[in-house]
Amino acid sequence: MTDSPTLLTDSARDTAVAHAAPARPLLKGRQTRAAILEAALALASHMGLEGLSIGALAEVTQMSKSGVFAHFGSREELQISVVREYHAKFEAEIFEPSIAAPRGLPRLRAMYDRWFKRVSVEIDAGCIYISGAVEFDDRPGPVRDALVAMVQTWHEALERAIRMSIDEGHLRSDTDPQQMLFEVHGLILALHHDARFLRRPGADARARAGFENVLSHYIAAPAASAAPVARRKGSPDSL
Amino acid sequence: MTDSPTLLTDSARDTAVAHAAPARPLLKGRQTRAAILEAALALASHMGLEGLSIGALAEVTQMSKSGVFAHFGSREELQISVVREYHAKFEAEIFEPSIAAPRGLPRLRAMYDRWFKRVSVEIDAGCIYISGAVEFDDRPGPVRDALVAMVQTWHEALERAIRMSIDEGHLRSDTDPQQMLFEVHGLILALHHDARFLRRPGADARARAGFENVLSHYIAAPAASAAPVARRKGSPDSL
DNA sequence: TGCAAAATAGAACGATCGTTCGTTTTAATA
DNA sequence: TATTAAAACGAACGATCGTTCTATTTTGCA
Repeated sequence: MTDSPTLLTDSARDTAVAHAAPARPLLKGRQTRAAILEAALALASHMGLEGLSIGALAEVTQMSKSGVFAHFGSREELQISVVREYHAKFEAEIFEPSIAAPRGLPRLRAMYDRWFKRVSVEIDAGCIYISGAVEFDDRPGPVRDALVAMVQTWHEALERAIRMSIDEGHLRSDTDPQQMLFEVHGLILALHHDARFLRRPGADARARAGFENVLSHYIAAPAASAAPVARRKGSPDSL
Repeated sequence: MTDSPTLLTDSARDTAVAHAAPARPLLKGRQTRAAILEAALALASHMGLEGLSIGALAEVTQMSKSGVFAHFGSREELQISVVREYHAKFEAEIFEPSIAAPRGLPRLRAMYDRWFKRVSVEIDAGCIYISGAVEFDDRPGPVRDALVAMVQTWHEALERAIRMSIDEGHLRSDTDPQQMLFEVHGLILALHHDARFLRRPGADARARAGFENVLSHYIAAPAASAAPVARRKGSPDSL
């Protein structure tokens, strides 16, 4: 129950742990730990989770190697902490603001928009979910497990948003949520690939257009609005 | 001229170099070099290009570290050789057989099919193009340059196939080839992600269905030919 | 078969890695 | 302010990394 990838932010988890601890809360420790984690997050965005080295981290934070090390106990624990920190930021900056949008298609759009901007705008800081997936797809262990859990949490949130869009009548009733998610996720991955690796300009426009194209496949027949004429849609069974 | 990512296979390049050399051709060297490269390819498929270590490679090939090292001169050169070898195999097994298919949509389908199977069936051997893209998107140098060149070569081949499909009237004349390529590439990336990282069964079916969905967006309206009326269900497209 | 060159082995190098340990400094509380 | 635990340091460890150098073996050709 403690490690479930829920919506708890890392800082919230920390304070909770601190209050539950029998002895002292103390703050200096958590404080520098947070600073190290921030540096680790930036470093992992460039070098990958496997590229994280305690020595480099010590240099950046102006600390001794052992000083950095003591905060995590092992490199693996450091990597997991980075994943959790990334997850917390991801939820705070992408998921949580999006649920303010009205349920259904608007919320789904909001989620994709923020997700999309995250990958697109921050070209100089790769997505740890994406790089981690490639680094650990063949490497069993707790780091991989943490990564899978967090990615799946996000995917489930997206799938819920898709299902809501169906329920609201915004998407066709025969829409396969997992299939649509698969296609949308592919657009994000292609964006990451083209923008960061190939450095192709206009990749963000492609991702935007791609989303509209996917949408046009699953969108419920609009009453009389701006749908492209040529698409032969099924009978409007949903609305 | 020597390093252009053309359709030359590595073995072809080797013999060419050997014949052009002033002294002796010799074959034992190239032979073990090929064996090392094969092992390196397998190793890099699991550990990534950055995970390639000469020590591990020596252990697998039953050679001394220096013996392995001598064939490449540096780790970086080994990585580049692996990339080139992968490129050669990729072209031989995916690109070249596909150009036997009639130009236009059939050829495009053949290319996607082989590409798709490569990523899908060989779950236990990740695509070096995909893992390399993530590993080197932030790491300038000759390895990255080689990777970019090879990936771009493949993308250009796909783009040509799309353009031909337009010219043949199989795809709509207003199709944006780069946009369509972006979407199709995304499906492959999503397949790689879901099958290898999340280990989700049925990811290959999603990639197949996704391709049909993308296609239905860009496909030219069937004049009056064999295309049956029921377009919305997945009709067997083989004919 | 003999000879030269290529191919491989073996040992060692400096560097970096994660980690451990003992000590010292810092900070929170009584 | 004195006490005490937490926090940070510094040095060292064994391991592994890529690389260099010098022998030794193997190979291809005269």
